[in-house]
Parts: sequence; structure tokens; C-alpha cells
Amino acid sequence: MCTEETWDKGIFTPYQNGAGVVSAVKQRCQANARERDRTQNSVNTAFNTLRLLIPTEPPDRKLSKIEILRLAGSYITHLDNQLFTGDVDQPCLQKNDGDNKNNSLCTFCWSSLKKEKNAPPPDKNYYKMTY
DNA sequence: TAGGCCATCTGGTCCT
DNA sequence: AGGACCAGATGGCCTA
Repeated sequence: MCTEETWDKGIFTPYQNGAGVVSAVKQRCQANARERDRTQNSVNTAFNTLRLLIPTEPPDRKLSKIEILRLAGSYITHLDNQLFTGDVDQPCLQKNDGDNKNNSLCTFCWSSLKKEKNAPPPDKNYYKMTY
């Protein structure tokens, strides 16, 4: 990998067709390093911070980045519902997709319900339908 | 083994 | 000119 370290130690040795080319490659290496840092420190930290705000079951469930974004949206909608009704004790019901016409408890409501009543976890399909 | 996810590289664009 | 940001490409890893 082309990094400041590998460059400085001579580990990363690109084609050397003159000082200008070498300089350009080093600039590219530095740009790559900046982009890595930005992705790791800025973007990933933001995803991790956002992840901590989303209740899931189990709480330490691994979420992909796209899941974090989708669930964050769902959670905002959920909170908006509660704000609109003005009753945080009133669980919001969601209509399942597909052929199943039964209403089910919103996962976020279930998560808070579980804390109070120690309810058993819903199955995998439940998450699929309501997240 | 195919598909999903992720890190990394890269070139383009915009801003200071 | 140099850096930040972004989107597309690519290759590796993991899981069903």
C-alpha cells in the first residue's frame, strides 16, 4: 500500500521516469493517505456514532452501513410518531409488507417494551418486516 | 460459489 | 496550488 511510511522507507517504489513523475506519484500517495484518514476517522466515526443511537435487538447486533442509514430513517419516523401522538407509552403499530396483513408492533416500540416487561425476542422475519 | 459488504485507490470538481 | 469531498472501480473477506 502506498503510504507516507512505505514511501519514506522506500518500500513503495513506483516507476521512476524522472523527478516530475516521482513527485506526482508521491502527491497521489499523500492524497490516498488523506482519503483513508477521512474515511476512517470522519465517515466511519459518524456511522459508529449514528449506530449507537439506534436501538436494536440484540443491542450489539452488527449493522451494515446501509442498514444504519435505513434504520436511522425508520427510527426518526418512529420518534416522530410518538411526538405526534404525544404518548410515548402508546406503541405505534406498523402494517407488514407482502401478503401478511396483520399489524405488528414497531421494532423500536418492542425494544422499549422489552426493557419494561422482559418480552421474548421476535424471530428473524419480524425484523425484516418491521425495520 | 455467488452475492453482500467493505477498504482502498483514483480522477474529477470545488473551495480556500 | 493544494486540500477536501465525492463517486466509480476494484479486489478481498465473509456468509448463506
